[in-house]
Amino acid sequence: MAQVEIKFPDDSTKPFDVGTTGLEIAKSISPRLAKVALAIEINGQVCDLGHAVTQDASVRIFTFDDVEGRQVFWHSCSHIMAQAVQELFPGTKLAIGPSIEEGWYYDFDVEKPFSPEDLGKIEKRMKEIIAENAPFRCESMNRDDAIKHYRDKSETYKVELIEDLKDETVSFYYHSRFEDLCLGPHVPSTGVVKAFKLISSSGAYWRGDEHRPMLQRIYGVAYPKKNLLDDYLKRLEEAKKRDHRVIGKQLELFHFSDEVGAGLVLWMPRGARIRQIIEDYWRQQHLDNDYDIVFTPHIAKQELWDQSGHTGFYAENMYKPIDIDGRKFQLKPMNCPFHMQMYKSRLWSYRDLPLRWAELGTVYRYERPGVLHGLMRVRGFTQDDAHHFVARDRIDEELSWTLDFCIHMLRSFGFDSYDIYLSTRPEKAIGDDADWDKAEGALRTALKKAGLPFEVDPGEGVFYGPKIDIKIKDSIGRSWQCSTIQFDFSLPERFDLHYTDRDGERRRPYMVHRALLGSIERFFGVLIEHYAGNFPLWLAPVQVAVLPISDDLNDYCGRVVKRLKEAGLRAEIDDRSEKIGAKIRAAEIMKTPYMFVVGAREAEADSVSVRKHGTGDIGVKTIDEALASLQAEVASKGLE
RNA sequence: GCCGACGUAACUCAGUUGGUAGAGUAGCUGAUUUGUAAUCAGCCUGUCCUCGGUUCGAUUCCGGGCGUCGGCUCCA
Repeated sequence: MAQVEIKFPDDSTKPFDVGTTGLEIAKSISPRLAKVALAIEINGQVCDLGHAVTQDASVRIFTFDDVEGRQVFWHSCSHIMAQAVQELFPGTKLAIGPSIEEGWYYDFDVEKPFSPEDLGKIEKRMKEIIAENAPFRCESMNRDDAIKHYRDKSETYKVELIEDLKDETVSFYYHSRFEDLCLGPHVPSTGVVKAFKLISSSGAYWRGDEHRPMLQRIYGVAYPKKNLLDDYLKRLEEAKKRDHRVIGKQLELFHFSDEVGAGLVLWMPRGARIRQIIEDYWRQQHLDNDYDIVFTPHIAKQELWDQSGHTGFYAENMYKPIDIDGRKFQLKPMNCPFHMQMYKSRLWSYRDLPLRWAELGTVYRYERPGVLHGLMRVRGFTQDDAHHFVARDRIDEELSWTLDFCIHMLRSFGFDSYDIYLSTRPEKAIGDDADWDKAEGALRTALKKAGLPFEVDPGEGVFYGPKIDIKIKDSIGRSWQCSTIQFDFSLPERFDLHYTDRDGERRRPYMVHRALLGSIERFFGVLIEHYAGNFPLWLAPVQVAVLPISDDLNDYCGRVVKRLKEAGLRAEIDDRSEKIGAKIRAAEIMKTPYMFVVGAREAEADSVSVRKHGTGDIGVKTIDEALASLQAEVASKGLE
């Protein structure tokens, strides 16, 4: 029999008979691998395990440990779920059912939205389908036949999907009594799914377009072993415990009130203290790095926003103007127009540039009710905004510098893992191609120079310029959009900005718009979730709880608090007539980093018994020792 | 905005198949003076989100609004 040569990822090769399937190849490596194999990559293409190899090829076997394997696994689950739904709710039309980062979803067009009980029924039917251990099988169909096939079944979404496909033939996957238009690949059979759970259902627009029908989406997760599902559910629980809305309440950091209005943050004293520390640090860093800090008003004449173009392209996020003496004034959704006006207040020379103006500017934006979310998405927030006015020949180094400064700031707060995106020219854009090319090139160069890996988001730039978005990753791997560095061709043009260059010519400056933390509100929310409320010492609202064991030690403890405060530390005494255990508990619950327990022994020796949050008793220290070590910890910001 | 769920004391939640409500925590008062995550006792707390409708009577049923949650969409 003819043979083919199969090459494995370790570069070893082995001959096989022509027509050998992926599963057989896996078996030849080890029976164990064959048991957990989900798919095979043949010359770069992920295929079913049943796929036969007909020519020399390099292959990789995918299991649940590989992203590709998981995708295949979850995608197969979406088919199983779709079968269950169609059997339980006859007449349901299928839309799409892809795998996602953790699990899958499938969108259905059903008469009535799914209830939680429905999900239970669907799970039950899915278990039956899994128990069948029905094999997945693939068949091709001529494109026109497939369209006719789905027309006859009134599967209008599938018809639309096929109509958008260019290929002459399309593939269908079959298992049990179910068929679905699908590129595949799939797991060998339904039985490989050992544990799954349907997480939630919700509305979702067909193809994400709010002008098209609303479908019902069901999300699910699944694993090849039950303990993996349990782990996932545990992780969900953990994430829930980190929820900044929950912690914000427990630690009395911030508050929302119906009476005040949705999406409007009330910063409670403890949260405000943290904010102040963040802002103080931010200010100092800016002053130390050639920024000037400015302040601008909260409202301005509508004409200013006409000139900036916001009333045109940003109208849907702006509140209605208010009437003042017959003139319309607009609550600000952005700070930029003010900085433009400030730039125009005098003439600038190339010697003055780059000019860097930073402002903690509070802006108000209309957000649709359904999108508000704790501190992460609000209607009034403070941007750590800045605008750089840059001479045309200095743009490369300015962007590079900005990026470095940005990363430096993020690192200071304990974030050293990022997802970075470079967004390029969208279809509708102002400015000429040469400018765009130059700007995109400059951003790209800055990223490369900084050695930061990034992805290009083609066409995702703002109409006024390309941008770099930086998402920070928190301690449990979720990413959050914070920093943005944006090129702006529009505003210097609209406000007719210029500077006098060294040759005496008036030139238009380039403008960079940047936010590092993004919104102080959101950044605070991210910090809370990142640290699960256990703030590093420099940020903790109360750094030390001084706990007298009995009332007669209150005076001594009062003096300890005073000394700590004089040394710049935030300390509080708990002088309630409670037992020490209760005081410790109260401080632990508030996640206070240090507790100084004080009894008669400590008071006599000018010392305290130091207890660390989450760790416990770490021994007796003199006040001076304890103070010095805390000050060192504050200075280090808890970073290595 | 759209789909769905939800809204009871400061917090977490129970309850009323329609007859205006309750537990723990917190708070207050008193007793206790305590050695590393809850001392004991007593007391207080509510337009049961809001506005309408049905009803003899609505916190409960129905509808509008507001808000929250999970998504869609959007974004700092």
